[in-house]
Amino acid sequence: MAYWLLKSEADTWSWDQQKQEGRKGAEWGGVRNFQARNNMRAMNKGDFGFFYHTGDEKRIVGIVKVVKEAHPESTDPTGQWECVDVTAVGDLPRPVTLAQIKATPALKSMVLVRNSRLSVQPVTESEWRKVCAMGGLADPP
DNA sequence: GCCAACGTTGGC
DNA sequence: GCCAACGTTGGC
Repeated sequence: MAYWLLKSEADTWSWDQQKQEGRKGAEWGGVRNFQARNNMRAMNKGDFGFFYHTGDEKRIVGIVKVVKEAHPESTDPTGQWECVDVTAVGDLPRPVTLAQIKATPALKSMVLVRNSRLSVQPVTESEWRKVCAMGGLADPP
């Protein structure tokens, strides 16, 4: 079991849109970066991830689960890029902001802090538990 | 709106 | 294969 963090601009693909896709989920498309693609290739079905809104919000708002492993992106005419399918698991009761994360010593080495530009990131198990606790999730996946 | 950090491109 | 120039991302 591995943990991840997926970033999106709310204008482009929001948490509400993700939730509307229901159990079947949707492609996590539009990734045009090799490191991010490699991270998606490393994902296994059943892995969990944080859903992070960039831009004005800059906070983790929900939990997603990988329902389909890396495959060519259906909307990419070149066929060069891949995506995974993810489904919304649930809201974080209390969204965790980037400012909170930066202010938390235990989260200092999160990729989100160290390399804010990477759009698909690995999250360690201890980071996962810490953020879930801060977000008010009593029983994290 | 600015700019730092990072990735990609293309000339050599 | 190096590196300067350029484009993009995302926080401030």
